[in-house]
Amino acid sequence: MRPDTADTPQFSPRQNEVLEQALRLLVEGGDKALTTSGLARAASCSKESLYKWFGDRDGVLAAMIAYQASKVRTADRSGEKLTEQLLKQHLEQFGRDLLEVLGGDVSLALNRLAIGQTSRDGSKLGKLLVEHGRRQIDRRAMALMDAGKRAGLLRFENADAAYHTFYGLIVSDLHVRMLLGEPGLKDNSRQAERAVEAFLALHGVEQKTADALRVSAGR
Amino acid sequence: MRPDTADTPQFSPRQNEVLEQALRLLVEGGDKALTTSGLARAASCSKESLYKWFGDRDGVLAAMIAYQASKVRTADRSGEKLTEQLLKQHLEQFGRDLLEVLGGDVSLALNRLAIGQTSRDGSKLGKLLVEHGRRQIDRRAMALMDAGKRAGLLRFENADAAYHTFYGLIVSDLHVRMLLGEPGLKDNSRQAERAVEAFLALHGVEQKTADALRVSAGR
DNA sequence: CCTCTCAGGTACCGTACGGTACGGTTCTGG
DNA sequence: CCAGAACCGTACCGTACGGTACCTGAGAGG
Repeated sequence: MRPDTADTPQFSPRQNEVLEQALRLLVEGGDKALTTSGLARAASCSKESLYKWFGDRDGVLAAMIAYQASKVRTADRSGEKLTEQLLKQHLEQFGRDLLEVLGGDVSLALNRLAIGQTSRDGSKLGKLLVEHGRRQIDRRAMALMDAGKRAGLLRFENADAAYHTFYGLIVSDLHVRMLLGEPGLKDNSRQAERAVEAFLALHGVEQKTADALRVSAGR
Repeated sequence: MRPDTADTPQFSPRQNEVLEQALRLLVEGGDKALTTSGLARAASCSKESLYKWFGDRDGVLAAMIAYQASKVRTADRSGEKLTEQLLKQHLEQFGRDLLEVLGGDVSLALNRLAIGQTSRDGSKLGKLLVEHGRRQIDRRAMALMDAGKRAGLLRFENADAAYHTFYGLIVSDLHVRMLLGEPGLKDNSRQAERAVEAFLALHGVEQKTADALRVSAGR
């Protein structure tokens, strides 16, 4: 991983405006609705400008991903002294945020777009999406893992593996199901709580007998 | 859930042949490569026949899903008397099979197709895919859960929730990443073993201190 | 031998998209 | 005031797709 300096090319305000419209079109009508003509009309710009700014249609798609990622800034409030309660709260907050992000209109639309194009573009968009979209959230999670371990509240050999375990407990197959059109959960908080409970039973330092979580079942 | 009687409309041998070619085209070139003309050429049939058999292009896609699902038959060898070792083996086998299925060419291609179309068809294909594709595997998993509980080897309140926990431990975000073009794991077995270990720590009856699994980390 | 049905091959049509070219308009800098 | 750039709107082009129509050949049944 490179030290990632300011790697956001950033676009002009006018271009951001256009990309915003592009996202709207994508969310509303999916891949097919995002035509160059349609975008030009919706954004009140000329097709020529689109091609000048973004090169071609794929360039627009890539720019949309970069733009959307640039909007997400996770405020990590590290530096606090972690207590068990605090760690639990942060983990639950992370779970709620993750579920909310993954279930968001724009995220789903962009993921659908990238997945739909994976077969024919050598997963260029997919790579972009994973890198740009995931980096923030991954960083936050890893910071939490490390902080928990340093505070003696979490135990694991491999922070990455622990994080993926946590991720699986939170999301399970929900992401794919939402991508396939199913509605999200009614209660993200509940799901986050259960995931944290299980995660702490696996990697927490306090020996919960893992019985507590068995009574909290119900999907 | 309805008792699902023989609900496979089933197609003629000739039609299966055509659907096989359709799957091949889809796997090789994705959505865009699966044109009616291309399929007719590849399968040596006329477009008119395609439209007579499947109605329209969407009909072909739906038929492909039904056809692919009809090929998968999981042999559930229930009836054995479960021991702890046997349960563990079955769980691990399930995990391996699940990872293999999800990472398979055809599965990925069909999921990409359905996800790509979700925005513009009201998730008709997505529903089809979840129902047809998932039913077998879900049934097998739930049978395992129930058997484990009846044998006194597993503890949970809600079998469905326990299954989803297990699923999340096995798959995590791997499915979505593969859909986005990342290569699969090098070692599915290892992943399955770790998932089972964690699952048993959460829902197994024997009180593992949950320390054992911490040494098995490494992704 | 005749006929009817089914399916393959081909040509065709309308449409809609990606991409380009051009004329007109506004903004900027000197 | 003027020159140049940037940009909008529109018209245009080639292409490729979904879907339809027509013709041909091969069997099936009488």
